[in-house]
Formats: sequence, structure tokens, C-alpha cells
Amino acid sequence: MLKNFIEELKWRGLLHDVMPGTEELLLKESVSGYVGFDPTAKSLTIGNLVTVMLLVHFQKSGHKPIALVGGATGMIGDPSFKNEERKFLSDEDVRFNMECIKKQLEHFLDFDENNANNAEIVNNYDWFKDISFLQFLRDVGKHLTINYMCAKDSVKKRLESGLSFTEFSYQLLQGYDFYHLNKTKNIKIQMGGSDQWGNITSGTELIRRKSGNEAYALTCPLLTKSDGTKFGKSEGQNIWLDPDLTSPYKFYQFWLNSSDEEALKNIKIFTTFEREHIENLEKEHLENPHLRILQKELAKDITCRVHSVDDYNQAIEASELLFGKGTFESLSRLNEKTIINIFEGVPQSIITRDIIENSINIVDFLVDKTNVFPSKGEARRMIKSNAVSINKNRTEEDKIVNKDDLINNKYIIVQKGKKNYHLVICE
RNA sequence: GGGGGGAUACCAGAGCGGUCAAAUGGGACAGACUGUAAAUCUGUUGGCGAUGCCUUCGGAGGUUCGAAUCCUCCUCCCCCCA
Repeated sequence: MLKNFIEELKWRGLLHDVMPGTEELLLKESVSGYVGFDPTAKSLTIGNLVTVMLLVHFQKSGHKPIALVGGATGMIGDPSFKNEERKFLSDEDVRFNMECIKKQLEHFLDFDENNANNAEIVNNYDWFKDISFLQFLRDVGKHLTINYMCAKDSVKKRLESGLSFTEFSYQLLQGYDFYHLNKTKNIKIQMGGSDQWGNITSGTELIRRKSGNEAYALTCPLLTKSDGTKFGKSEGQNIWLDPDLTSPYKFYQFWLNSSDEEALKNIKIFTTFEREHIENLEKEHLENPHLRILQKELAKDITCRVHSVDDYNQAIEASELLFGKGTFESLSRLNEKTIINIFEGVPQSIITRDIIENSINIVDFLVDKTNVFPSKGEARRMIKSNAVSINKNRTEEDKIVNKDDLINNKYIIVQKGKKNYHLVICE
């Protein structure tokens, strides 16, 4: 009943590094393993989703996944591969973020206590809050040398530019987490992104020295886009799991917009589809690339899981209208409720009715009244390069906007380029 | 402590008294082509009431008809010698 977890990660492209003996252990018995999440924001991003998927597959392979939310470590800040010292988060922020993240994790893992390998969430603040500084230095600090700690790639960069004692200590805290979980919950393996390798091995080392137990580690690659830039951002914006921060429509669009190469890579990483199923999808895709099957399946699966089937359907409906054969006529036929649904999550501005009644030049409309563009120069440039549409019709610089442009006597749909919409509501 | 080099638009980096709103490359955005893909090609990348005006070249002053460019002071970075 145990599946080969390592094998699974391998073909999915989710394995970067693994400690010797890990595979044997995982095949021999059902093991508890954990991944840590820092509560630096009130929501996880799709970047964090990669390590969430490690836990998901871990559980599916018959092991017991633990998500650690770093209530304590979040107050310190991980220096790994960062360029500079980070700001502290306030106590309340950490606690608030932690609660939010906890709820998000519950979407992915099975917490049903009737199952032997049900998921659990732990918070390292619970065991750190009662440890005194002196006690920590005696119990933990004594076991790892500065030389060992400095040798980590993750801190090397910062040794040149400066690193506070606080952040330097981070790996001890994370190492102690692992030790504590190993001792109290018999957790034998820690997983994470490849940037965490240094911190994780501090943990296995600490365990070995303090208790003589064997502990294991495994990391997944950090995702980058095929052009090498950071994954998970759209126009410089993070893609969040929280629908208030990234609307389901935008979320869906993000995945749908993947290039072929990325879609193939990501469908393995972010879905739980079986290997054979993915290979079939890939084959279909190659036969009919214009149908974008990989992108659609990928976007569908993730959107449904992170948000809901309803959100997905709505995103589809919106996408079809906005990118399909939408015309001024078809848009005019929509009722108000549909419009509101479709444009949920699309930037909007509200203007007063007299502006339209009195007619207004397109540039003033787009800059002064609605902030579609930050400056008139840019608005004119965009219009000149054929990038601006009003209600699906290309517009000219001398266009006057008046009440004939209102859809449903209330809405104007502005398009900047092919993909960016802006809804103007006239009240 | 002594000596030297530097800070320019999102980033890298030229310019070293007027012709500089500032070369070039990257990034970003847009257009064409397409499949809401990739590649490619093209355009844009300080603001405005726009053949002109205003604000920008680390900060503050000064010289000059005129300064990113010269001088003084300050802040921060890098290198070399002790």
C-alpha cells in the first residue's frame, strides 16, 4: 500500500536533492514528514504551492504529512540566499498570517482523523515560547559549530554584506524544530525547496548529535520560468491563493497563459494526475496544439482545488466572453448580473453619470476619470499603437465617449492590449 | 592613517561645458504573425494645454550667458598601500 514516493517525485520533476537512505526508509514503512511555511504574508503564493504538493504526494504515497507553520521562526526571518536583512513582522501579524495559512493548507491535505496517515498542522511557537535563551544556548547552540553554520551556501552570500546574529541563528531554530518533531512525533524527514537544504541539514545534524537518531531530507527544485525569471509572478505581481489578493479569474488566466513548455512542466508539478493521463494529454496537445489542452487542464485542476468549481466555471465563462468571439452586440445582450460576475476580479472604476452625459474625450476619460493609464502621454501612445479598445472596438485618439457607448446604460468595457480589461461603471 | 575610483532613467552602462530628456544592451509594455503558446520582426519606455514649456543624472551650495559634465562641502559604495 506504500507507493514509491521518490519515484513519483522524480518523474514529476519535483526532486532536487535527497539524502542517502531516504528512499529505502520510505519503502520500508509509513513515515511522518514535514514541510515548513513562514507566515510572512496572510496568504500562500503559487510558489509555496510547490512544497504543498510535496506533502500532497507524500500523503498519497501512504505517509503522514505535517505542515509546520512558523509562528516562532517567522518572527526571526530566514536569511537563506536573501540579499539583505529583513524587517520584523509584528506579533499580531504573524499570528494572523498563521491562521490564514492554516486555512489554506486545509484545502489540499486530508485531515480526517479516521485515516492513519491524516495530515496535521503544528506551530513551532508552541515549543519555542517556553524555552529561555540560556537554555537554548546550552541545549542547542553547543551542538553545532560556527564553522559548520558559516559553511552553508545559504549564509555565505550574507557573510560579505552583513548578517545579524538574529538571522544567523535561524538555522538553529529550524534545526531545533526538526529535532523536536523527531523526538516528540517521530518525524523522520523534512522536505522543502532547494534553498532550504542548508537549514534542513542543520536539523539532521542536530538530531544525529543530540539523540543519535537517523533523520532524512529531501528538496524540490525552485521553480523558474523557462526564461529564467522568477516563477509565479504576473506583471510583477505575485499570484496568491487568497481570492481577495488574486481573483479566481486572474488566477485561472495565469495558468491558462502558460507557454507549452511550462504547461507541460507544471501539470506534472501542480496536479495529481496519473502519469499515463498526463502523457495522453501531452499527446493530444501535440496533435492539436491550438486547442491548448495542457493549459486548460492545468488551469482547471488548480483553480478548482484552490478556489472552487463555481469559481472555475465563472472564470471560464468570463474568459470565453472576453477572449472569444465577444463583440459589442454580444456584450450588449448580457444582463447586469452576468456582467458583474464576469468582471469580478477585473480592475474597475466608478464615474458619475454626468461625465458621460456631457461627452468626454477618450484621453481625458482614460486618464483623469478612470486611471486606466497613469499619464496622457502613455494613453495617446497606446491608442496610436492600436492597443486600446472600447467595448471591443479599436479606438482612435479623437474618439468622444458619450452615452451611446454605455452597455446596459451603465458599463463601458475598456481593453488595454489583448489581455487587460478594465470595467468602467457609470453611476 | 595614506592614496585612488565611483554614485546617471526599472537594471546594467556610455556621456565629462552648449547640438542631452541623456547613446547602447537587458527588462517591461504594445503592435504584426499565431494557438490568450514559442520564436521572429516593429514600435514605445520623464510629465504637460506639446515645432514649445516644466521636472530629472547621490544630497546641498557655487562658478558660468549656459552644468549630468567645472569648483566646495556632505552622504554612501568600491579598490590599493599601511
